[in-house]
Amino acid sequence: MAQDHGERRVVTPGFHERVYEVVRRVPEGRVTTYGDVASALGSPRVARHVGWALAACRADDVPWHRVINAKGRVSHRGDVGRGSLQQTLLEAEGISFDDTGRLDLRALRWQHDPDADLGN
DNA sequence: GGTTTGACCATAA
DNA sequence: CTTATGGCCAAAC
Repeated sequence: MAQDHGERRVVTPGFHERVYEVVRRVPEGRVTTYGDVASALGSPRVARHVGWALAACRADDVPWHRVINAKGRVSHRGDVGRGSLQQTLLEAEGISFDDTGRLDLRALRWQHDPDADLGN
């Protein structure tokens, strides 16, 4: 198909940095989902890229461990060591996990607030 | 520059 | 509850 006009494209190239920006704004003791981050970027369909971006993220300012899946569970595809580390980091922030490795998304789920950017 | 992949999500069975 | 399938689109090969 022909090239998009730009405004049609739901995600911008190099959207990695946007993912990092949103994740950086996740407060301590709070978590968010890949879909929420993707939605904050303008496209809930790109949830996969959010996780992929975090997988490639090596920045220490990005609390990637505060990003989980919509099931309230830590995601690990092929590397369970990461999930173990993630749970440890979250517990250090005061987040408790269930026996099934899940947490209370109902209370801990955080969304990107556009007003926060204006008022800082 | 086409193919594969990937830390997902929603739906169905 | 779990497992399976389709879809979505950018980055890596």
